[in-house]
Amino acid sequence: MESSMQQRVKEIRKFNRFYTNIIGLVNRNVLESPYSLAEARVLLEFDAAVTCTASNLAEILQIDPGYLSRILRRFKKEGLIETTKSMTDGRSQILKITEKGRAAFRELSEASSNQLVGLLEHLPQGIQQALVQNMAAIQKMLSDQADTSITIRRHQPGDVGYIAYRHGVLYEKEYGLDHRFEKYVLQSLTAYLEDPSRGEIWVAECCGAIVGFIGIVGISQRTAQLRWFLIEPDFRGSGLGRKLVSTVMEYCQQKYYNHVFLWTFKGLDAARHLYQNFGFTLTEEKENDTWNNQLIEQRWDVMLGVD
Amino acid sequence: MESSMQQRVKEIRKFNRFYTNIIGLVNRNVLESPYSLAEARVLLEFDAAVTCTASNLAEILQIDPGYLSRILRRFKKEGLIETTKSMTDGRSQILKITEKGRAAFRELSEASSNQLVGLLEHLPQGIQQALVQNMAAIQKMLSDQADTSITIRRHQPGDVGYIAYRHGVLYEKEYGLDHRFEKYVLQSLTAYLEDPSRGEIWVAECCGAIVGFIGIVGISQRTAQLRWFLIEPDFRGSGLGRKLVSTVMEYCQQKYYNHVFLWTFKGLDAARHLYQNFGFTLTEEKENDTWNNQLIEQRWDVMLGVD
DNA sequence: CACAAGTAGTTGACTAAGTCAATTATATTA
DNA sequence: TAATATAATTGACTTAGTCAACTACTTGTG
Repeated sequence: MESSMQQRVKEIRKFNRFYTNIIGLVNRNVLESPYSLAEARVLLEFDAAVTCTASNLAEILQIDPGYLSRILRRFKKEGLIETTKSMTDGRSQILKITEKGRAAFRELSEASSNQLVGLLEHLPQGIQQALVQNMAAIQKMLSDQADTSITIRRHQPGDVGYIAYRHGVLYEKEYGLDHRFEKYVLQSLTAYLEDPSRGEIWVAECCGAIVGFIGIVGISQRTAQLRWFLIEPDFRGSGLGRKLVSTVMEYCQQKYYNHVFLWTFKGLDAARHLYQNFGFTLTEEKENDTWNNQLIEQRWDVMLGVD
Repeated sequence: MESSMQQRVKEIRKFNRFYTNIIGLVNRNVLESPYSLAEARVLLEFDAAVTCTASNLAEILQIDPGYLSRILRRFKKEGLIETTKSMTDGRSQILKITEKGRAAFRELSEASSNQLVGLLEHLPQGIQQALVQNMAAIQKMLSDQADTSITIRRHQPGDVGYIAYRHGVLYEKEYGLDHRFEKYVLQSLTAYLEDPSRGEIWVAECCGAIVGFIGIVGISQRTAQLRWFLIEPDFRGSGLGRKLVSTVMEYCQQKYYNHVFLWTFKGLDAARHLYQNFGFTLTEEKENDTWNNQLIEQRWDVMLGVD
């Protein structure tokens, strides 16, 4: 457990070293400009904030106020910015970029954009897009207010295929099941889509990615089968399983199903505990002769309602 | 077209500003150590390369040789490194980190690791994993030797689900088709898996991601249907379509199919040109009354072989 | 093999970048 | 209204980084 954290830290540090170079490359043009890196950062910051005070800048850019003061003095002398006394606070002064300043900004900005274009242009469009998406994802994850909560929603177009996809990949990886198992999952999902009103599928998402799902299908008036229950490996053991099964059980009560069953494999201890917690009991075991002879299938049943 | 590049550049610059702060945060501990940032970089570099020369370091770290020389002199004076004349080149000297140097390295390294652990620990495992994966992906894409070639392979477990997934998502987005279309795709894929020997599916990958696919299914001894042809939007117009259709056509010739047909929608001009290029002709048009009344389905046929 | 050209590393002399404490002028608050 | 805090500036400094010149070697070419 701890070593996976160590591993990740190592990867991130590798990325940091790498990305420091990329940033250095993009900042290269600043060296050729008449501005220092700190000056360039100040100038570029005026883009976002049209007007601001010196202390604002010092805080945003994490720059020494004295140092900043000198930078601003130079900018003012060169006519890049204008200052006016603040009306609300006699100590501070409002900084405003001039047209000349804006031109200097634009020049710097274009130079660094060109550097980036050079970096991107030899890549296919799709890769460029993926690159930007990866960056946005990282930014989202590392933001202070990163929303790492897991949300559960009903299924939408594409989800059913996604469920088949993850079943195919993970059951192949974890149990060595091949396309025959994939076919079985696909068949069950197809059958579900023939009459979606007979059940429901829920999808758990975290940070925009699907991290788990579960489904229920009515078999008879009072009996329903729990299906397609899967949690991505990295999200196991976080209570998501309980949340998904709860969702299904609530649905069953609403729909007056008093009998729920499911098929699973022997040996999945975490899942067994979960099922037992919800009152399921083992009712049948059989060797699986289609997908993999080593696996033993188990059926679990629970009666609901009248307490 | 050009504006999408501009948009991406803007996003990347946003990420750069953001990540500059992250790197600054992680480097914070260096400020509290007795080493400057440049010194710390040098010290940390000794991890990767056990022995190296000054010019190696200067090149890797992009540091002025004179500056580096002084840093190394200080390290030597403090007993962090040892130098020995190179036997193969009398001008250069081999630098080697001492036990004391290793300890200093470890201290710095741990401090910066701890910073990263602090950044990660409040995130769920799965998000941490995703973060690292995103970073690795970015690194791969921006590396000089980035392999942006597109490879085509036969399908493997999970692909069939993935095909259904992307059909569901993209046809919903692009044509507003709902779960009824999804069901139709799923049915066709299920039917294929019932007897995979009747056809084949190919998947195009770029940088580890699936960017397109195509399939063929034998309908009778001499007739085959081309199916599940889809290219991710960002990879359209790059010649991938031609490559995929070629793959299918070659397969058909090998299998002695002399008649291939496909169903598509009216209005996809790029696809129409592609089909025409491979000799397909429009043979049937019909309104689609199941998924979306606006769409007109088209059947295209081609006879192969005997030129 | 000699000699020009090149490379590894060092040094002196410098400039630029950044820090820190003290100071002035204004605000806030008890 | 006096004590405390904050915005901005300034002086006096340290550290970081650059550049050209130099020594001591190596390599390639006629």
